[in-house]
Amino acid sequence: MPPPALHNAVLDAVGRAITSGDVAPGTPLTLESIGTQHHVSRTVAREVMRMLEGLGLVRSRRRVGLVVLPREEWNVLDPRVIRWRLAGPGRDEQLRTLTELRHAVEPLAAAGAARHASAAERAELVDLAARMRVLGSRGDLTDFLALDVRMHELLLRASGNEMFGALAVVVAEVLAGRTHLGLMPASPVPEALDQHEAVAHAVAAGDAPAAEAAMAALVGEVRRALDTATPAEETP
Amino acid sequence: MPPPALHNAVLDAVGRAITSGDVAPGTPLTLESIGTQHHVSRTVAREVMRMLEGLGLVRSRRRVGLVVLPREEWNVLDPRVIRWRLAGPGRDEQLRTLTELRHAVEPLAAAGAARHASAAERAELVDLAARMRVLGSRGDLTDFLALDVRMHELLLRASGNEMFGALAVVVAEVLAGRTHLGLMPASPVPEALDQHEAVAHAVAAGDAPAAEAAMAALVGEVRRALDTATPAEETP
DNA sequence: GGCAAGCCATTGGTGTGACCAATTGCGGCC
DNA sequence: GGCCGCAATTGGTCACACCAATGGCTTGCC
Repeated sequence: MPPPALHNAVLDAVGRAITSGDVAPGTPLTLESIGTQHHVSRTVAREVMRMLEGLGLVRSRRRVGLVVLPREEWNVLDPRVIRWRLAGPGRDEQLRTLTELRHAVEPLAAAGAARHASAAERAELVDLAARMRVLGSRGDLTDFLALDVRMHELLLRASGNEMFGALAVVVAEVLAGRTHLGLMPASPVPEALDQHEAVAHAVAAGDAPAAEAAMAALVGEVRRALDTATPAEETP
Repeated sequence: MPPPALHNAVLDAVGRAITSGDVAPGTPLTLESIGTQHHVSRTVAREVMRMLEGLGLVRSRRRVGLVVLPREEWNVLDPRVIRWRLAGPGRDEQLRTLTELRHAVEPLAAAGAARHASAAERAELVDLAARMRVLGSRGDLTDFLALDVRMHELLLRASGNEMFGALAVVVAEVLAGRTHLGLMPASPVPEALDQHEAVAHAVAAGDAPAAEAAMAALVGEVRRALDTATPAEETP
């Protein structure tokens, strides 16, 4: 692995500070302040600024500095932003909105996969579901997570729509976050295992409607689990 | 308006070259080659590189240069990437996949808006739909586009889910691309106007299922129009 | 006393040159 | 022939210098 680059460390620090709310929107930063606070040169501060700008976290304005943008401007679908926010306050809200996005996308993606997946992809899906069942009976969360991520990524990428494929990193981040933050049961509930198998077999059989329904049920289960875990704060 | 920054011009040029396929994945660029080809200093080339890296178009490796990544790694949901690709080859495929994404997301977003939108947002939606009908009877495409974009953006942002809101820029880019590329009828079809009004009124009335259905019909209409315009190239 | 025009400090934008460090590929040595 | 090590290449970082907007402050006029 490449040694952790300097600008990445600074980017992480500043990105976390902004997404966590420690630095309020409207606050003006300057290249010099970033440089001195993190003991880096203007060059590095400048590159960090460009990356933050690309993430929609700041906007650079002459004579003013780097203005922190309101949350509506953030690229909340970028994996880095998701990771930062999952580690900060508002974690529950984050998981709720991302799960709702999954609810919108993954059923259609499963239907697409049932139509477009290659033979190898169909076989791997069935294999993954079977291995998840085996691992699920034990309590190995990290290995189970890897299979879970792989399965959803495979479904999204095999959907025949690269826009869905681009959301694979989002789903992976959500699954990883849910596990690492201790929001997963010690042992997967049997329903989840059943539903994963149902999706895999429907896709393998090329049954798009069944795949869509099975995936909808799966994500719906996750939504319900989140709703009960986190008392809903409705804004009527 | 701020004067077009130098690095943005270079970013645009290189980004277009990569997304259009003129520079194949795996091709190694160097900071120096970028600098000399576009007559900019290493500083600017470096910032361009960081932005391209943020878009997932390249990965920088020492002693190798900037390796162009395969399409699966691209941030295909980033507005800049979308704009570049809509202007290059594969425009039809791009519109198809983005429309399918809209098909997944916008109905759920409309349902969310029916539940969470503020009074002002509901009023603006109804007003927008009415003005679209007025403008639609004439042939003013650019003004109509502005209303169309505003309405979909409003729906996505009022959905109560910021992930949907983040896709507003995507939808705006699609609508703008469809219009600017001459893929819109000279005068909007009456069905589209009806459906926009149906969505607006359902949201205003707080009828989430009706809003979801109306939006599904609207996007479905778009998909059908695209399918007939572009003979489907199925991969059975 | 209020308001408008113009000056000027601040800050990002760009260029230059230097040196460091990782990585790869070649060539020599065993 | 294979392995080890050296060296060239290239991104990573730094320091310095100058340009160009731009927002605030000051000045001067009405």
